[in-house]
Amino acid sequence: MKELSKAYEPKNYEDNIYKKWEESGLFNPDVCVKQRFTKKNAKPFSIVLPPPNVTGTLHMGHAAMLAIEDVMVRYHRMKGDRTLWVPGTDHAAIATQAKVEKLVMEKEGKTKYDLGRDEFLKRVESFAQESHDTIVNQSRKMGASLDWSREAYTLDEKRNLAVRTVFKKMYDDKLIYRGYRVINWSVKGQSTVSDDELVHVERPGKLYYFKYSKDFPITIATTRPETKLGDTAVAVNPKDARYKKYIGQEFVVDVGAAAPLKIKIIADENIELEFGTGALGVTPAHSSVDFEMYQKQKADGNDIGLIQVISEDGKMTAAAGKDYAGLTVLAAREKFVEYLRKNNLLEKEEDIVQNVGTSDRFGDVIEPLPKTQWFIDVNKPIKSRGKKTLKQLMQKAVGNKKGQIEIIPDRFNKTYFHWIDNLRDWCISRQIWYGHQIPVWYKGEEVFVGVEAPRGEGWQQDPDTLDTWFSSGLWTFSTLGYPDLKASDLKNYHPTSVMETGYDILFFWVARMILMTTYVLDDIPFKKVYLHGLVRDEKGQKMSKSLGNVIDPLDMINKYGTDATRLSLLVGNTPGNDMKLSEEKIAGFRNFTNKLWNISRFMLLNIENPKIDIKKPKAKTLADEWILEGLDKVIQETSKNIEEFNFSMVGEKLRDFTWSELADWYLEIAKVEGKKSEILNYILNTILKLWHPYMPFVTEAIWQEVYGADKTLMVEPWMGVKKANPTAKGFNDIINTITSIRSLRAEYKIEPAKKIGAHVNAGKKEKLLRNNQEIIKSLARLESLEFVKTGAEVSLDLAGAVDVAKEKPRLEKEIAELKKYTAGLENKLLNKEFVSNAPKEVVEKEKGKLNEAKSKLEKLEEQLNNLK
RNA sequence: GGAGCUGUGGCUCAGUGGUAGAGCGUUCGGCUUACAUCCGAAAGGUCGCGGGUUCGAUCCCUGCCAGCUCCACCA
Repeated sequence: MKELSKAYEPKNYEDNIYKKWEESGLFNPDVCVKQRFTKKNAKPFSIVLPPPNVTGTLHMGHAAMLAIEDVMVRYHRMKGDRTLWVPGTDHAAIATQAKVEKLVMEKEGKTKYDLGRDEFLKRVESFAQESHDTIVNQSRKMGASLDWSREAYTLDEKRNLAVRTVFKKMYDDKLIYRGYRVINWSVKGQSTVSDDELVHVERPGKLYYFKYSKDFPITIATTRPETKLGDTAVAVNPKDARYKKYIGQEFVVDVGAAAPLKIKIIADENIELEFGTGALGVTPAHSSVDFEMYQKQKADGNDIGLIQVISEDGKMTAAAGKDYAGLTVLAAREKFVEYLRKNNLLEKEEDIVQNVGTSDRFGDVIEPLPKTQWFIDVNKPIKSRGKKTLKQLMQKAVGNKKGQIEIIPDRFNKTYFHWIDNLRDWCISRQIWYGHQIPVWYKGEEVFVGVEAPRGEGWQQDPDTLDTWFSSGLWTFSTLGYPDLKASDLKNYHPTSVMETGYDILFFWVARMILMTTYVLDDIPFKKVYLHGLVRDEKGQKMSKSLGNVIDPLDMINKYGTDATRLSLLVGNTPGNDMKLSEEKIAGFRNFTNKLWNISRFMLLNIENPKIDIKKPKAKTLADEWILEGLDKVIQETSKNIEEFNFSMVGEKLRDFTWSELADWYLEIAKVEGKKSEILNYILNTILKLWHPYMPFVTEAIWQEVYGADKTLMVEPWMGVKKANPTAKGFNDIINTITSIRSLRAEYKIEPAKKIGAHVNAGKKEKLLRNNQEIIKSLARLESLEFVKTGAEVSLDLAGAVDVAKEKPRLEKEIAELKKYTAGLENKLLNKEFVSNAPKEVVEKEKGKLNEAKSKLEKLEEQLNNLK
């Protein structure tokens, strides 16, 4: 066997190990079955990776996602489950196109129109390909055990077929419709944007109070005077005494628009009496609220009309009048306000803070305007789904009943349901070029919707593309073989076990997957949703290029290794809460990685002939018993906590066991007790397995150094543990004793081999006493103290060197405090209410505490007597 | 305007209905032949503030203060 180097060098191992894993094919569950690492009829465990956008590189958030999912996947694979983790990337329509547009402009000074659709798409595709390659390589660097043979792309052929199939199905069910509506328009992006992609930004604004004309009876208030050129009504609350009398009347006013405006006074209950003047100028073309009023009126047989005064290029239309046509919105606003002022129509200007909707991707202010678009109707009863609407399907899918999706942490249930309650029809068409082109063809008045293009000449496909979340919504099943409903992956792995993703895309994505899956497959897409927090910098700020606070996972991997980087993202945070990450934290875990390496190195020096298959050996000493019990406990806890998504807890407990118990105590004792080959071999194998899901590289590196490069830890079976009664309790007494010796020695600056007083109550059992003596003897030697045995009591009697003057008050103080404490406990146990009301275990625990305190008190009093 | 989260030692965060834990940092002492990416010891907290429930609350309820986040068609 090769001797391990002094320090673990991740770079010497990681890439090779990953390559070996990948070549072994064992990321693929079919191969695991074929090679008999997994039973054919094993329980499935599946995760579909949230596909990163092909807009660049992976950031720490992705790294966290990969680490968390890889932990689950590796754990379940070792446990023997038929484990599948499907990788993929997302074409991220708008985001990718916007990025490439920017790049093309920077590099060539050209717009997408200069290049034309085909040429521009070629640029996007090559950019996407490059991003994809980077992302895939980074995922490998993270050690992610993804089944690359099943890799998918949201815009590849198979996914495109899934998209067309679902579109057609929804169209046939009349869930998808084409409608003329006020939509969110991004002038910069020249496309619609969905409600969810709108980001509301607070801005200082002005509220203008004015009248359309001198003899118009009602003053209205607006933040957007320029749109008033397209007003067709004034809405007031029907309960408003001030305006009641005008309801139903029509006024004709000339404000300089192309034609005089016919303003009808209408009633609407949503108008607030308190805001502004309590009257709202209705602009059906440029406000979705106003548009809804317009539709409502129209349904009631009262067409108030709609005038579009702003066009898609963000400029005023001819309908706005010759003074305004062609002006930008802002210029028109100034001009119109000036007009009002001149004609004494402007009554008041008020500074207010207003919320402006901006486009997340393009960054500009969203212009609501009317346009014919494709929508998904979320309120239409679906025959094949028991007349439930999409909204209802989404509501029914989540909860804590069997067959429902459990969201972790559960507080996001509330967020989810609230979102559904406020959900409106989803605008799915985009005027961008990169994406799934809508499978609709036109020929004159004819419309054809189909999975494949229609036969015959003269058909023109709809130029629009689909919202990127449409294809993402199909992700859990489009990656598993859909639309082939008999596909084995779909049967074997759907619904997936867990969806692990950031809480920031709960609406965008998780909800859409639930919508699509419940509708298309009449099933849930995943059994559980685990939401992780965002990775922030050490100050809690979002990491961003402009702030310059981005920690690049690759840099950290280069500097500290993958395992350390993974641990830093797994330990020290809880689900759904953001985590702050600093380089120091990663460096800390690098130290631990090295510690594990050295622990293994030491153990190997004491293992005669390392074996993979080694059963739990019998304990020969109390120390052995203690560490084996500790190991059993940590095995249990690790399994339980991974299954319950307490990833941080697992790391902490394992680290504590490995470092504080195994390395600091057991291995030290092993040095003096010696002859522990079998036990050490067993412990080594076990902790390497336990750590493998968290630190796949260093554990695999050690494993292969020890057992040969043809072996792999990755598919070694996970351990089960039978519950056992702890018998090595006495060992903790010993630890405490030694600790107090060390402490006293430090306090009194006693050199090794000098005398110092400390006692240990060895307990009552003979066997325990014998064992304790052995260990204490050993540890006394370790501590360079003189070991003295007196009757049934074991003591390390080195009293001579103790400074009585100093020690006496210390002991007295400690005794006094302890007496107070025991008195308190005794009182508590005498309290009938406590004894009868508190759970039995709690009472027992308190009794235990009391006994412990009493014996400690005895010891201290004895020490005090010895001093005297 | 609604909803949610957070507030625990200097920092980052775990945690529990029964007189508080870790890592880092700090101080002191050690190159003890697995590891100085280490070892030993120590200091350091009225668990944001007030009220309630309870035999008992840092943990449950309620109000307040502070920070953060999401949602929303106040024109």
